[in-house]
Amino acid sequence: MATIDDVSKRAGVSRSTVSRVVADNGYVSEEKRRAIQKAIEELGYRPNTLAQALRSNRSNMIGAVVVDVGTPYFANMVYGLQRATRKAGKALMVSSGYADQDEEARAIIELVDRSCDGILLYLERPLRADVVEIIRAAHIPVVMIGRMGCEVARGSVQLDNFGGARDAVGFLLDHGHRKIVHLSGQADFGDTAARLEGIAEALAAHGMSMADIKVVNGEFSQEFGYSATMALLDEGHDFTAIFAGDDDMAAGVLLALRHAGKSVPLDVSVIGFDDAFHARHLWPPLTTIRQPVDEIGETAANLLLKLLGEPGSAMLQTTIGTSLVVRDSVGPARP
Amino acid sequence: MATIDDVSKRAGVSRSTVSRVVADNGYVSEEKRRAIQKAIEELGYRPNTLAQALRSNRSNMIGAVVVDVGTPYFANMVYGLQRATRKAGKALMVSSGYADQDEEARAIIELVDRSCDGILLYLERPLRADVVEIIRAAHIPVVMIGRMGCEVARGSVQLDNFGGARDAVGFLLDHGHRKIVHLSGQADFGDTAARLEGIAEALAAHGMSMADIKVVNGEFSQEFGYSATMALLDEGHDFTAIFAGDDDMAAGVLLALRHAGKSVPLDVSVIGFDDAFHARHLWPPLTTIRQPVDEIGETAANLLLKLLGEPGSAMLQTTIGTSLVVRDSVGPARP
DNA sequence: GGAGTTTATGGGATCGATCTCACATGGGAG
DNA sequence: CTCCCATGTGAGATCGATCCCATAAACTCC
Repeated sequence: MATIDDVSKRAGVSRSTVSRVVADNGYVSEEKRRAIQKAIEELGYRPNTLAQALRSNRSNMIGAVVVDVGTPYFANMVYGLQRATRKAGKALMVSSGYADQDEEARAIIELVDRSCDGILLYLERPLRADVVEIIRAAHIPVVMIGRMGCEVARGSVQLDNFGGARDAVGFLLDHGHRKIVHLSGQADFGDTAARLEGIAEALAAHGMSMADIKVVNGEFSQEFGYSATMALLDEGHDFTAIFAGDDDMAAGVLLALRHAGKSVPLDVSVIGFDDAFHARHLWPPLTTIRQPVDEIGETAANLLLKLLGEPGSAMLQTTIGTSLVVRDSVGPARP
Repeated sequence: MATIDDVSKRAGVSRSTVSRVVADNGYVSEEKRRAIQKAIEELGYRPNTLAQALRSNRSNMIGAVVVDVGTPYFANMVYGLQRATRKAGKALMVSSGYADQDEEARAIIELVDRSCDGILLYLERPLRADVVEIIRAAHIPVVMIGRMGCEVARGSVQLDNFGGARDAVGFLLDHGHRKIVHLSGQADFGDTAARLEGIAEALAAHGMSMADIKVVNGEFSQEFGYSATMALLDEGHDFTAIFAGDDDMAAGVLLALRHAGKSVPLDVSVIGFDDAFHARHLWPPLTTIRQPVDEIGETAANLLLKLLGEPGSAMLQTTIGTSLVVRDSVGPARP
């Protein structure tokens, strides 16, 4: 690998002058500039990123830790992150904690130690105190994605859970449904509260209240969707529509209804949340609330990049809107 | 951030001695070792990875470029990569070319410039010559995933497409199917040839030949699966089973059959390939050939790590086996 | 008791860049 | 004619580690 010294010798100038040409700053005569560029070309010189980063204290690298990169949801988010960071000419380094706090801490510290210029985090739990301290000591700006806050965060991007839930229930109400069940995620999950408010708003707009909807708390999984639906049917609960907290649940709901001999959407309408990868493959194709996951990632990355540009700026916060994706799982309420 | 000099001063020793303790090599007296460890603890010292890498020419970082990280398939592969690299105490840096040759080249060169110790590649096309040259000049070992070869590759991991296709068709034959259609991927795609051989083997085992199966060439997409199936039905082609080249195609096949009023598996059996994320969510749940994608990634990463350990070793090659996942889309052939 | 080896430690060059500072030149203003 | 500022260039310190080499003490072996 050619170094900056090789270039300087070949062009008959000093290291400093080559550096000026490469970084495009300071004064350089047109004549030497051309000679240097010629030498760079001929040697195929590319600056050593490590040395640059060590000396200048800027690595041009953004770090990200998400719960689990192996998942379509986060893969999609990473896609958004990469789109933004690449456009800005920065590299991206992603890793995951896989729901293990030690792994997660290790992954984040790794990013700090590799001198990332900034860090993006999508976590399920608050950050461990020692990790917070390490990030703070390194003066690395952090942007949080999702509802989970963090003391060192300088920015945050989150989904409009309120609006999404309001639209979902609103859509069911507009189709004449009055006996609605909502399968909700973990009660302590940050998003859940916002969604309940959204549901309340939709109901209020139709002169109803939370008393008019049945909420079942569980977890975001197909299994829960299935078992909860079966339980409702078994106890003879009367409902015409189900709003599932996410599309995994919705998949379980659809399966349970099929096994129970119920037709969707003739007997029961189902609406999901996320527009996950498999939503279109379910039968019937699932009507759902779309979360623009890649856009969330892109927005978060851009926010971080902005933070890097203007160090002293205030806390930045952005909310990303959802949209309704109409497929075939919602129909008019049966009389 | 505390540096090695801070530690050495606090412990009253030289930089060299601290380095020896941290790297755990060379001679250090027990007394000083303890003093140094105490100082490290108190200062919260963690070595600067950049400086280490610059000086020692080993970054402890593995790079990977796959076609598209945003996709569930590759996300799953990255999961496998991360499992292996993390276990080995190395960091992983992943990026994608998104089917753009320039992007892809940029991504790979970026990894080279960041001094990755080794590189993993899953590409759709042969590597551009200038990129090959850059990798060669940097003496970085490369492991290729998938069938696509590459001159600088020191190792390769690929799927047993032959066995997978043989098992798929064998399974259909075992269920009495004799009128089988195979929807194949791009003819120039490396895997396709191996699969055709596998199909031939399965047929031969039942005293049949390639003349007894209809092969339709197209592309790996739901749209093609749909249109190809529709075309077959329209032209009145007589078949009892379809072997789709991947699960996306299979999704299209199922949809077309449903729209045509055919029942699966009563009228037509369908088998896919990949066991993609959505295979279980299709209706009926898809019987398919499982590709252990994460295992492929893990194996490739381990192979690269092995290569890093023994620099002079020969070309390493591994084939990963498939397995049959039986769900509900294949049944006995109708008479 | 001297030669050779093992153990222990520090000094200083080095990796490949950036960046400050010193210095030189030339032209325009006063 | 001097002063100042814009332009142009290079020397050398520096980032934070690794690692080779010099040195010295302690120990082993004839």
